[in-house]
Amino acid sequence: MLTPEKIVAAALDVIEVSGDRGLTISALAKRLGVAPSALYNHVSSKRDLLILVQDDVIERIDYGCFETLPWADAVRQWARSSRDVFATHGHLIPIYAVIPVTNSRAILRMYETVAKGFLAAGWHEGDIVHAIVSIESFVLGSAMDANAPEDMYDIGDLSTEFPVFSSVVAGTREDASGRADVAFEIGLEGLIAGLEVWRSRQQ
Amino acid sequence: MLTPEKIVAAALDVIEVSGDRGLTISALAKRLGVAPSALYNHVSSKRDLLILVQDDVIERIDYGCFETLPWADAVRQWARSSRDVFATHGHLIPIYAVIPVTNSRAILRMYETVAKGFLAAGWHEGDIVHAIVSIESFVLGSAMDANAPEDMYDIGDLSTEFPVFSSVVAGTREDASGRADVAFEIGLEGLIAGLEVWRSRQQ
DNA sequence: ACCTGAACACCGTTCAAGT
DNA sequence: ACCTGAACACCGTTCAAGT
Repeated sequence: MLTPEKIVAAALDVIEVSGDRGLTISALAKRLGVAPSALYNHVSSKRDLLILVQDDVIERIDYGCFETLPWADAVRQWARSSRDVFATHGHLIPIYAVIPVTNSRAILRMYETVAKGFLAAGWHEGDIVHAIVSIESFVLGSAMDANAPEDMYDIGDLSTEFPVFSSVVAGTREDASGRADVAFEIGLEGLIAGLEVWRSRQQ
Repeated sequence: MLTPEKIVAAALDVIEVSGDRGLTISALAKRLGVAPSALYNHVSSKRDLLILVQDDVIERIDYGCFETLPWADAVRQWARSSRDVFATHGHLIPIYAVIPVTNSRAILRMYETVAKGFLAAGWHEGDIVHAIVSIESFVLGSAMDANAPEDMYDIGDLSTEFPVFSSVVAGTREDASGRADVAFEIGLEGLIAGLEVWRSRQQ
């Protein structure tokens, strides 16, 4: 007998073996030893399936830090964790970005804790959603960037045609963690600092 | 006779009429009055087609501001323009985020100008790519958010279960431009200010 | 060189038929 | 209530055949 739990577990297996794009209804059915049409007794559409998967995946994000750490540290840890989770589940990004929160208790649990953290740090109620959304926008964009090839900005033959950018790319500071990680950390520190400045101006 | 220009123009027509998801090979072929297979004489894959479309769309982004405005103003204008363009062409986001820049002269032209602007503002060569990527990550994430429903954060029946977030949503400051725009502007100002602070610490 | 038309291997989804 | 098997309307893509 199929259950939501088994379906989600199998879906995650399929993703782990075949990647994001390998998660199809028939691949999932095969993994479960069942006909594709059988799935529609438990799930009304593929979008519905992805929401189930998402609910499971969201729970791997570390947001408990908002109950233990100061605001900036909590934001940093939450953002890093979110970005990691979405980088390994890029297919969920387009859904997560536009799904009404009512559809997912997992998301609401997260936001409940995050919102408390913002309030405890002295944020005005009216600004919190906007601040959260801006952080998440950066996180989701960065998660996509994390899947870009390491040499994404290598210019090849066209370096004489674009000398300035070419030289900037050649001189790009790197460290062991890789280009995307450096960009993420720089942007994250900037955003956190900037939000803190912005907040203090709001008083 | 089909030409790349005609194909791109027709693709943009199809998108305008049928939306992002309406751009299929057969829809495009029908619009051009040609068999679907004919397109493969001019384009090697759908991905290839989307790169052609992207090249056209990138040129609508305003990056000339880097030649006329101070750094912070130029970044602000460039980011706003980019976000608008990608919000109306969301299907290009997953490609743009991971495509090696060598594949697109339009992108390289943009980066050439942007890089010059950063250098003129005194940025170190080694930091520029990272700063650009962080801005673009925020822009792409925000472009996805711009397509979210306006009531994305309305909680409905579950407000007693998540009282804090519920109250935060209810108290969210809004103005005529809408939720996503406010979040974008707040994050953008934060990111710009934060990058400026971060840069001055690098000296 | 470029286009047609048929074919292929896939999608997600529906639905009558069985148990 | 749940599953099967056949069918449907779509994808992107290939390729022999025509001009």
